[in-house]
Amino acid sequence: MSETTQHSPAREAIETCAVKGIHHNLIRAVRQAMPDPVRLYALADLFKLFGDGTRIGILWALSESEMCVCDLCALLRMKQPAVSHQLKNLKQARVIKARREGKVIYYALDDEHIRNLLNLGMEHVLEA
Amino acid sequence: MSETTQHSPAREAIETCAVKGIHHNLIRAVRQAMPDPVRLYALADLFKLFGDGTRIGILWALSESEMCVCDLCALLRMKQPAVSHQLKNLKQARVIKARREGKVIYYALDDEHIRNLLNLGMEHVLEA
DNA sequence: TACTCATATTAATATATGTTCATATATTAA
DNA sequence: TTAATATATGAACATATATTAATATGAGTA
Repeated sequence: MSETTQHSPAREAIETCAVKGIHHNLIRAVRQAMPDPVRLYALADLFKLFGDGTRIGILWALSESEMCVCDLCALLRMKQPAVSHQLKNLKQARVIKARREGKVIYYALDDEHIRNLLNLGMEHVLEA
Repeated sequence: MSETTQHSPAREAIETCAVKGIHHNLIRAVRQAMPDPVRLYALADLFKLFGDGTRIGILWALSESEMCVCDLCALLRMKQPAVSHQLKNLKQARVIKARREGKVIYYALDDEHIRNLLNLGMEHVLEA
């Protein structure tokens, strides 16, 4: 759904920055290769969810095993509403999924991507 | 590698949460499998850097090619101090690295982990 | 030396985010 | 239906984070 980019790229003045870009061809090429802003922001939002101590704890725990809310509370020594809030955030973004069994709701990672992201990130942390 | 489970699990009181954990053995096992808090927080901090529209733009741009600050400004249509500020954050965390050539400083992703994280995250975003 | 340009830093304000408390909903059992 | 339990939600507060403008630094060059 992107707008047409008919106007000559070479023409486009770059005035938005005090310092003007040096490598105009490079800038043009990279701009074309970039995902559209909507997707980039969606990606940032995904990572934002991983970027919090509470949620990363929840996610890592769930990467070991599915768990119910009160187990997570006990494991992470957190108040139940705090856990539920973050579970809601994670679920909205399809990072985790829920399964009800009577009164108890079990949460689990939504798919293997999530586990891979966690592991890949930890690799970087550990080798630093 | 689990500790002896001699003492009755039912005995251990979990009082940190209003709601008491149900699956005590699970909680104990997962707690042992969790990375220590310092590493978990380091991991959250890493992801936090990815979780911002400005920085993800910078990172994705750098995943296409190394670039100097003023190119990034032009590409992302941002003010130079804003770009420099985020570059500093990213560099401190060893997510990107800098290389000077005369007056110009070129930035690039620090290693392949970073590119992999970006791609893996985008996969998840795209399939949603 | 002094001058210029690319980049860095500081301090201020604005905005976003997480946590808590109180309360609401949903399910099961009696 | 009522009581009990597991989980969810809403609003208020505190804190963290991003953004901006003004200014500083520091490498190259005349």
